[in-house]
Amino acid sequence: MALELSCTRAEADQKQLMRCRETLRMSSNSINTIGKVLALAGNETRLKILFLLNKEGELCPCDFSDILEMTVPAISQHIRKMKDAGLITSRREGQTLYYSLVKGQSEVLEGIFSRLQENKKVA
Amino acid sequence: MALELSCTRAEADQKQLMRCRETLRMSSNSINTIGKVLALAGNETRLKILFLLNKEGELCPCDFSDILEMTVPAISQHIRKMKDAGLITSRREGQTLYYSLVKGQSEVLEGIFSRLQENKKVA
DNA sequence: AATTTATTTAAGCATTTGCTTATATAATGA
DNA sequence: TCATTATATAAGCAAATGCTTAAATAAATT
Repeated sequence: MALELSCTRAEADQKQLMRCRETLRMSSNSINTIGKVLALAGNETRLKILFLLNKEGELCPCDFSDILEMTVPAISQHIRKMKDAGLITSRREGQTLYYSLVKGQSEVLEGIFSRLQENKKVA
Repeated sequence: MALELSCTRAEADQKQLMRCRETLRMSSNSINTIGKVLALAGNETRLKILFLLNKEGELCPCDFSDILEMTVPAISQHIRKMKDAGLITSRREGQTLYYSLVKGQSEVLEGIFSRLQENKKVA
């Protein structure tokens, strides 16, 4: 795309635009990190998995398969994304892999859980 | 898919599975609502737009186009999704449409903004 | 060792997403 | 009224997403 100014309106406040760019530049790391967490939690299946892990402590893929009525591979692929992002971790017990939240990993998530727990009407 | 039990391990706790299903059923409304907000905020461009609106009060599509270095139609389409979801609203002044956050619409978002503002390393 | 069970990984595919360009709408000003 | 400006909408398309089924690992059991 052309990168020239797209807007020539008289009220356009160049200082504001520069300040906004600077704001984004300053926060780019956290925007990026939080954006990834939000993208993961923004899928209903994954949000349910995270919510249940928060409530129950640990669960295995086949538990989720039963609870969410989805195939095990479908669950496993969601789990992988969250594990890759460092949101969850696993512990093996025989053939079973128990997944749990990595504690203190995301305060954003914790805020979300408390809202879900309270079952608020508003997001 | 087949809906029979996917896991036959001895430790599978049927009470826990039923409790989890019930938990989800109880929270299904908030899971749905919050999930939609997270899906919207989980896009980096939209997260930036929301973050800037929170900081600056109101901005127009061409401001965002300048700041984010994206075409106006691309911005406009992101804005539409958030407006449809009731997260933002608009005010016309001549040819210019000023967008702003619908206050008190999402405490989840407000939690995210405060973390972005503080520029935390962790999400 | 062979079979069963729990899980992961891979390949394939339909749907969704997010851009692009072109066109439409709305308000302003000459 | 006609051109300009700000924005929205539509159509098209490439990339990403989320499932499916099939095959691969890994541990336990026979």
